[in-house]
Amino acid sequence: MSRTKTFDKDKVIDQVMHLFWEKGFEGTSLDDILQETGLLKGSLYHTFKSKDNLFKLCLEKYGIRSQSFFYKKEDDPIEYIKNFYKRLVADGVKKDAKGCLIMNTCLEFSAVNNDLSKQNEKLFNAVETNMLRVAKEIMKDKKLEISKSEKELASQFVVAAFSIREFSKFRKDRKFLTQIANNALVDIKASI
Amino acid sequence: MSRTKTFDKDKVIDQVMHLFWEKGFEGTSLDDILQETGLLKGSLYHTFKSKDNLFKLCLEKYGIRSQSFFYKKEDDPIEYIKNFYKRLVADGVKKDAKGCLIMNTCLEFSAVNNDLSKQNEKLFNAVETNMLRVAKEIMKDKKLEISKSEKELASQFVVAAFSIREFSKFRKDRKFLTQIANNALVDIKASI
DNA sequence: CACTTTCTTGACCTTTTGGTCAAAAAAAGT
DNA sequence: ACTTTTTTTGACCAAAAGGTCAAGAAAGTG
Repeated sequence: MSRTKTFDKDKVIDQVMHLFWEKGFEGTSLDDILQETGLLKGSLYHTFKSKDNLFKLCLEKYGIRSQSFFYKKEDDPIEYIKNFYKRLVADGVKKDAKGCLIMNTCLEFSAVNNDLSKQNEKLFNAVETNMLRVAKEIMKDKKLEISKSEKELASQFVVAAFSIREFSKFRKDRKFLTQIANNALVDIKASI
Repeated sequence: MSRTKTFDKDKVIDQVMHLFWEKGFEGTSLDDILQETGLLKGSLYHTFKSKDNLFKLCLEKYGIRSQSFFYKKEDDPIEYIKNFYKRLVADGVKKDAKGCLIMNTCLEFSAVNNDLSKQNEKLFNAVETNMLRVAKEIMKDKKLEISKSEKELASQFVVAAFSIREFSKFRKDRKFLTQIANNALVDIKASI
C-alpha cells in the first residue's frame, strides 16, 4: 500500500556505525554520513530522525555485535579469556583498528551528560557484567589460589581489554598489546 | 614605542589548555575560548594566529607541566614510582579529572595525521622515555629478580599510567584506579 | 486504473564554525 | 605634543554544521 525503501536500513546503520567508531560522534559530519551511505539528507532524516537517533541505533547495534564477540563457545573459562584477548590483539594490530566504540564514546562524552551518554554507560556496564561472570567461573577452581576478589579480577580483565582496544588506535604493536593481555592473566597463571 | 598587551599571554594559554584538555580539540569552539578568556576574536587571532597554533602552544605547555609532574625528587626509584601512581590516583578521583591531554589527543587524532598529531606523538614518546629511565633504575636492584626486560617493565608502567588517567574521566573510583596501579607494581613487589 | 501511502528529491533555512580586516585606541620614545 | 608601533575592537565572510519541507515518484490495494 506504499512505496518501499530503496536501501537496507540495517546496512546503513552498519556503515554509519563504522564511521562513528572511527571518527567519533562530533568528528562524523552529516556529509560524511551521506557520502558513505549514498543517501540524500531528506531520505536519511525521514528514516532516522536525527544524528543523535542514528548514533543511538549505532550504539545499539554495536552492543549486539559486542555481545557476540563475548559469546564464543568454550568450556574452560581460562581458555575462553585467553582466546578473548587473542582476538583483541589480532584485531588491534590491523591497520583499521578503531578502538572500542563504547570506550571511545565514554571518553568523548566524559564531560557530557545526555541520553546518549546514559545509553552508552549501560553498554559499558554490560561489558563489566560479562567479565564478572568469567572471573567467577575462573575462581571456582580453588587450585589457582588467587588473592583477589571476583570483582577485582573482573576489573583487571576489563581494564586490560579496554586498554588493548584503545592503544590499538595509535599503537598497532603486537608485542605491546600482547603484554597488556599477559599482565592481566598473570594472576590466573596464563598467557597468550 | 608601542601599545602593550592588556592580557597575560601565558595565562590565556593556560586557560585554553584546560579547555582543550576537558573537551578535546574539535570539542572546543572559538566561542568557548573567547568566553573563557574574555578576549575578542581579532585580538586572539592577532596574538595566536589560528586555533591550530593555539592548540600547539597548549600542547607545549602541557608537555612542560607533564615533565614537572615526572620530576619529583626521590632517591629510591621504587618509592618514586609508587608516589607517581599515588599522585595519579589522587588527581583521578577529583571531580574535574580530565584524563591526560597527550593521551586524549592521541585518541582523538588517531585517524588524523597532521602537524599537531606529530607534535603530540613526541610528547607521548617523552613519557615513555621517562618511564624507561625509571624502569632501568629499578632493575639495577638484582634482588628483585624481575623476569621482564627494561622495556617491558617500562611499557607496563606507561600503560597503567595512561589507563588510570583515561578511566578517571568517567570512573572516579579510588579502588578501581588504585588496582590498576597495583597491578603494574606487582613485578617489583610494591603497592600503593 | 485510480488511490492511498510511503519514500525520495533537492531546494531552502538557521546557526555555528574558523577566520579576516580596516579603523580606532593606547602606550613609549622623541 | 607628536610620531611610531602595536593592540583592540567590532563588523564582516565564506563554508560547514544540523535540520526542514513541499513536491514528485514508486509501490501495493481496491
